[in-house]
Amino acid sequence: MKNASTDIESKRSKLRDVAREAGVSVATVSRVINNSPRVTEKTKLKINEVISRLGYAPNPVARALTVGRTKTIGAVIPTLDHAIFANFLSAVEEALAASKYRLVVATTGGDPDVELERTQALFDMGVEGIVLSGTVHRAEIDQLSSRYEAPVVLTSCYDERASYPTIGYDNFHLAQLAMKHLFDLGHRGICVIHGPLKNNDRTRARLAGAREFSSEVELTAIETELSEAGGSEAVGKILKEKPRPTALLCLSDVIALGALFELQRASLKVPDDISVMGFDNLNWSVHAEPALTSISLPVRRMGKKTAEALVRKLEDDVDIESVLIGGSLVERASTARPPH
Amino acid sequence: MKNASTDIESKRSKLRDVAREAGVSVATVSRVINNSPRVTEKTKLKINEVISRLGYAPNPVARALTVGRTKTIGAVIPTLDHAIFANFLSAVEEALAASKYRLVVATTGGDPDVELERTQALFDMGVEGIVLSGTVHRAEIDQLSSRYEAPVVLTSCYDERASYPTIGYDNFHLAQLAMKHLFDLGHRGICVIHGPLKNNDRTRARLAGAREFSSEVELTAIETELSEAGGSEAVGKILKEKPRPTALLCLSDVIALGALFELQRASLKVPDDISVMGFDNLNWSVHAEPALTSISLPVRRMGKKTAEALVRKLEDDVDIESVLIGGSLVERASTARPPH
DNA sequence: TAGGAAAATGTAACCGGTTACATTTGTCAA
DNA sequence: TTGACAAATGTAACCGGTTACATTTTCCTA
Repeated sequence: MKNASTDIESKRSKLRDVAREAGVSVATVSRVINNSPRVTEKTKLKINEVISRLGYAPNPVARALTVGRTKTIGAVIPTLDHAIFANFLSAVEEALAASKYRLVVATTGGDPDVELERTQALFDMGVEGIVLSGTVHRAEIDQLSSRYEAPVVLTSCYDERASYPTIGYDNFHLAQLAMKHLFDLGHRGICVIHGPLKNNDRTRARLAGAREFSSEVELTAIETELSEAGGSEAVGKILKEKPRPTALLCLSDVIALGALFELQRASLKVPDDISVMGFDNLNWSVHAEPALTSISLPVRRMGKKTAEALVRKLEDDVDIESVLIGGSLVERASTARPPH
Repeated sequence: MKNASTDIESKRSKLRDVAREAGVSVATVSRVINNSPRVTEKTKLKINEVISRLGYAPNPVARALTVGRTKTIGAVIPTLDHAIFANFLSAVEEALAASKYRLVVATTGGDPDVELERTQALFDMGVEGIVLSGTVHRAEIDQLSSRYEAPVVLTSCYDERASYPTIGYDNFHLAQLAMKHLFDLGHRGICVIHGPLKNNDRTRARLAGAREFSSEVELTAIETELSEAGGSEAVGKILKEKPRPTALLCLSDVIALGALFELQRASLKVPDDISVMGFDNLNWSVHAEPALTSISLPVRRMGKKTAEALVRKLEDDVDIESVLIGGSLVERASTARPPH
């Protein structure tokens, strides 16, 4: 246990202390710390000795104040509990770290008010840029970002008309891509299982894409919790329906996983009895039984692009352009022609 | 696109500007900002008007410098790509947010050198406390934490002898709990499938627990990637073995998921032909088919406790105590008596 | 209406670094 | 030995807030 603070007698030593102790000026010590060249090897040695003797560490906040940079980016996301966000953040963090930037995360649970509050808090702590999810946000966010003159990137979606650059997918189109796959296989009775629509423009866009695909399709939609439990539950309901759909389009892989398990439980064969399709292409989907047909969302690429765009803006003032992250259909074993 | 910086003409206005513009002193403005009581309603109004007219926002770094607090905690974890860590961080973040603290994350990919470097970077940016995973770390971490006088908490493990307080599970014991369950069901040929042991004391502890359970058990172990792919692959190998184990103890649920799928693919019935057990009790395990017997790790509780301990230390200087987060066996449908 | 306490506001030092510019020291050629 | 110039080091202002303490105003009482 090393938690007893050394209290009273030793307060953390500062640059001045080191300078005094080493018998040099603060400027020289500062130079050594930032290893600028114009210092004699001898004094450098002496100062370093004093530094380690005193256990001196520069105060990062003071430094940040003078140089005027915090090198910190804030990400405000709905949750870390879903792989898709966690993977995204993971990529953002890695790319930022490569440029010596840091990532502060804040989760909102999908509540726009919380989002605003957390964004405010991030600015309060000095982030130089912000990453948000989706296009719809409280109007006050605009004031914050312009007040702090900080760049904002909207992710997980692509929308030229948004008030900030967007780096993400065309959810509408990708849902249509999914529908087309099922349609081409011959499915005409399709049930879309999706997570909550409230405060989620991405899910909305996907659902709209599915809905507007073709009038030849008998399309039903069922909203459920965004989880395996939700998928499982939804399938439970669907199996009681009279004209049972021949295909399930799950707008998230986690929902598809729950669906898969529930169908197996009901002794229905996928894809022989019913086709199941996911959305996200999470890591496990290829290993599922049957391997899950899904829409691949290159979430790590999205994270990388997002981080890089922000860093370029901050370092070289390169304006951030919206980037369409192209998803793609990954056809695997869980979809096939409908029975009969 | 709101990315054109207003450049040259308008540099961000500061406290002094507001004071001048409002015809008051900086102290008064500062008081208004921090809504301390001793200010007339009238001047408060006037100042607030100027503030919003000038679009003034206080510089958080300057503030942090004077008050000497950043209210920021750093978490250094192997990866965000696994639910278990993401869920943990999620809980940490939420608990910190409740106390107005912020969370900076850094991932290491499990490399202790990267861990050291990232920890250094976090201290450089001014975190007041650090969360690490596991007990084994580069020795230099000690110097860092004492130099910055910052509390450190080790998580995902419980070990009184560790050099910092630990908040986590007794991995050794929990593995034995899992073994006991299988043993009591009658299993004597058990294969442990686990992720990489390198730089991972938690997995090591679990494996040791399993190994030292009983000499009556014919125990084999197979190391694989920590993923569904790894579980799938491992099962592929196991199925070729001569005396096939009657139970698989997967030291992570993700591995168990891969195993489950692979067994299904091989048309083996779980648990009739072979029992499968997981470790972590991730959200989906209850919905799996068959529902997965697993060791429940209350990862969110661990996150909450960790955050709270750090905040208490920082706010009230309450020493951080190690906390044993008790896991438990969750018996579900994937384990049963061995065949015959 | 003077006197005095309380409330409001102002002044200036300080937080802990960085850095422009000034000064000192060192080196080498004449 | 001296002068000139480069290298090393020092001085002090500054970053943008907070806050102890000083000063001014306000308001009430006698």
